Amino acid sequence: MKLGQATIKDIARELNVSSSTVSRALKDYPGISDETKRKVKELADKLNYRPNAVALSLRKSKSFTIGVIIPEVVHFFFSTVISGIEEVAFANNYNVILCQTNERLDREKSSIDTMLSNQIDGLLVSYSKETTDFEHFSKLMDLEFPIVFFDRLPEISNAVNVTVNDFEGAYQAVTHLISQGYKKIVHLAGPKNLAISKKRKEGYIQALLDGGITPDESLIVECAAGTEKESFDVTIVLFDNPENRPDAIFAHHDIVAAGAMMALKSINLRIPEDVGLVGYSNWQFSSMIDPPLSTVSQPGFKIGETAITMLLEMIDKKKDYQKEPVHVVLDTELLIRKSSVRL
Amino acid sequence: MKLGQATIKDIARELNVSSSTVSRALKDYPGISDETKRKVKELADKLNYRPNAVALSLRKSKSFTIGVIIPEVVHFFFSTVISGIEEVAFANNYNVILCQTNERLDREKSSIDTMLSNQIDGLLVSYSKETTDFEHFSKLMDLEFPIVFFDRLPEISNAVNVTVNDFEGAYQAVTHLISQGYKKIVHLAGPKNLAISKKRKEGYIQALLDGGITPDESLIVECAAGTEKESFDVTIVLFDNPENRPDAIFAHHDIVAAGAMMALKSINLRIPEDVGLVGYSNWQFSSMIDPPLSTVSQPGFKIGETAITMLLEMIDKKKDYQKEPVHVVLDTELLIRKSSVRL
DNA sequence: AACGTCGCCGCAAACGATTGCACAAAAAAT
DNA sequence: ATTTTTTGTGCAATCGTTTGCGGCGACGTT
Repeated sequence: MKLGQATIKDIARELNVSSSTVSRALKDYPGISDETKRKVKELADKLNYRPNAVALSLRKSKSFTIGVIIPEVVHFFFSTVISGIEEVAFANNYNVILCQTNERLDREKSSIDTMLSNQIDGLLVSYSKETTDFEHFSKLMDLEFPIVFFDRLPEISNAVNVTVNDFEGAYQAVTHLISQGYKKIVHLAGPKNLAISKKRKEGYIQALLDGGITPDESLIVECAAGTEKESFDVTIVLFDNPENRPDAIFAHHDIVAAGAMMALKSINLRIPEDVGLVGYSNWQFSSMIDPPLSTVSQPGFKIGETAITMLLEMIDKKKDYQKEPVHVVLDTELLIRKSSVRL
Repeated sequence: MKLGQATIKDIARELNVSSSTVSRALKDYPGISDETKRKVKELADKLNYRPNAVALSLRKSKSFTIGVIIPEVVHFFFSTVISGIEEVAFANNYNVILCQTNERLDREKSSIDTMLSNQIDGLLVSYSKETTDFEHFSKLMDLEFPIVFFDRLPEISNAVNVTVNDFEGAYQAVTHLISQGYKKIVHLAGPKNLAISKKRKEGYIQALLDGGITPDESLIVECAAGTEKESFDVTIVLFDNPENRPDAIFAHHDIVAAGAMMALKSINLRIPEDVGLVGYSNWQFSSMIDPPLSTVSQPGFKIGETAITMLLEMIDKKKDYQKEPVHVVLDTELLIRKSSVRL
């Protein structure tokens, strides 16, 4: 071995005992004399012995490793989730192996394959935008392989999910806009196939209804790409004509909101006086732009913590969530900043 | 096995051949009849056989896994680095196992321990702020264990490093400000003890000298915390008095720049007309604020790519960088946006 | 007919650790 | 003094895969 890492055999040879004895001595098995235990432990210490986790995995078919599949690490939201996952994993002596799909289904599949061949004990998944067929997940779940989905819900009946209350988050945001006197509220929506987009749209609609405003389909525009440029263009189209102009925007995403903000400024509309604006996800920049952007904050860290905690319970068979599937819904928080306050 | 994953033995049993034959057939070894190969491959396909990577690791003492140690995932810069690492790793069939230290030395050490016992093939490290003694790294390097450091340089003579040219980045930024006619340029500096802060400050000073401006110590203020609030306050103090007011700011960090921007606005100074502003790191928000912030972009993705590429070369013994240590310095890029352009 | 060659394949050890079982020696019970 | 129990340890198989070595039958050559 390159590292010259000491093995049980090394200790055994040196001490003229068998590997079995060393193994047992190290783990304080009964039936090993105190004398032997002492000697073994001393030498192990001296040689800086560390059990070979790979050999252990093979023997026990348990790797103390969990796989995490996310679309993109660079998303602030996902990085906070990872952070939460990492914390709990570390505290429980689990390793985290990471794969980003870049929103591509083929990478999702092949990542899962290599993770499985690495004998991961469980999987934490936020699937890619391309994923519409969930068989590669449900097949595993049928074999009782532990999976917890977060943020994006799969269409699998007995899936274990951790999400955020997107409906409520959107509802609160739009209700807030209404309470500020905005009446004609645009929704820049997310990709149709993502459940979160649907939920946010539903929350938007319900808030309108409860606020006595009739939803208008022409005010709901899908910004599927989620780039600034896209929403910039969309916003220009919506607001360019002074006749019957909308007076607020609820964006499904802060980046989208940022694009909209730039568009509004470019056509000399004031925020929040002329147009109110609320985003989603509380990206790092949202408090720093001018005006600071009101937004719905998702508890990324907590999502990560919750998801892995449940996964570990499944792995340890403490809970069998897949028998009575659980969907944990965490609360969002509406952060009211300047962009939506005009009263 | 929970997953009922087919093994070579299963295939062997089914086909009444030995495991060796199956193994060889799958890898197209010479000396196996085409007929057998065909049958083996067919069955392997049918059973959806995937080699057990753990067994392979044990056998070959090579795990195709590399460990990444970073202070915090949530930093935008680090997440881009990870993204770069992930890409190259994936392309080379390597796995990435991730540990964040949260800037703590004990976690750094224990993470390395568990990674080593997982037989990682190499290590990519950006060490914690608490790390001042590098023996836990140099010990490994003495055993020829492949390590590449990025962003933060250790005090180890034969270390392999990948960093960014902080001096040059600062130099370009300040030279740009001078070329725009700004003459009294403040530097909001980083913590004195970080090498990167020093480099940036040196670049700032050299640019002034080369631009025919005498550096003025009173214009260099340390913003050690790096928060918006801190730089807001500092900026107010510096710019509040109209007499002999500075006319530009070079901030060591975009967040610091953002705080300064808000301060300037709050005292009705126009950017870039009255005050020019350049930040550092190209945070995601910098292009979205108003005015868009000029900044020095650090190629995080490329740092990640470069570091892991070198690491893989070391692992594959193609290069022995540790014999003739290499320090790759990547160029920054000055992104000129509105906040610093008045000509 | 005897021998060499070649194609095709199996045996068994190895990687490092665990563990059921057996076994020897020492201690205790009869 | 013999049997039983206890104490401490070792053997060997196992996890899944690879690989050096050797074997065996079929063929070709003299």
